[in-house]
Amino acid sequence: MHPKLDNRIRVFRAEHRMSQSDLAEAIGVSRKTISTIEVGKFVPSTIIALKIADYFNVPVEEVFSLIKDEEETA
Amino acid sequence: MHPKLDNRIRVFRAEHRMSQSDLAEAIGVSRKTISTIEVGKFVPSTIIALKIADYFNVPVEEVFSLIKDEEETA
DNA sequence: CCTTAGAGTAACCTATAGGTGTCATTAAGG
DNA sequence: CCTTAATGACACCTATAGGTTACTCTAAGG
Repeated sequence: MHPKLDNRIRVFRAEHRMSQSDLAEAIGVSRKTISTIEVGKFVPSTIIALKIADYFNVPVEEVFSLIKDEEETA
Repeated sequence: MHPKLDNRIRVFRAEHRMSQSDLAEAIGVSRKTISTIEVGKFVPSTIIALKIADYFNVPVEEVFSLIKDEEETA
């Protein structure tokens, strides 16, 4: 029903040379939250999306993007 | 703990002259979801935030923004 | 070899997102 | 006046976000 959600968190982490724990601490969530979001296990709340994007100083759209159905099955 | 979330959905709806039902239908959620998000009753998922922003052709940050603690208590 | 850091995952739990339906209120129109 | 559209709000329900703790595995270093 809902499209899937792609994320580039690990890329931004790599650029900033920080671990999942570092980012988790920086934005005030658990490491598990960062890990499971990265792996795509669940869709984060808008607050977390804004915090992550804000932390990396990029728009939300650069971190998270909707995967259209065609792309999903591609 | 988490900052609050501000939204300008009703402003964008006004500009596009559409009702909550119209928007709900357009992005594939219930009217109640739009209504409760607008009123600030809960924080939507990143997927819904992206869909709404995408629908109005603006970045997520123009529709949703974090309310910092100082602003909250102001 | 051992230790440590980084990451994935699993079980478990609680809070809440988001669906349903229904009702009350308001504004606009016949 | 009655009807209809738009919105807010309620009860109720299910799925899942996101927390904790702990285990596993890998890579890097001593």
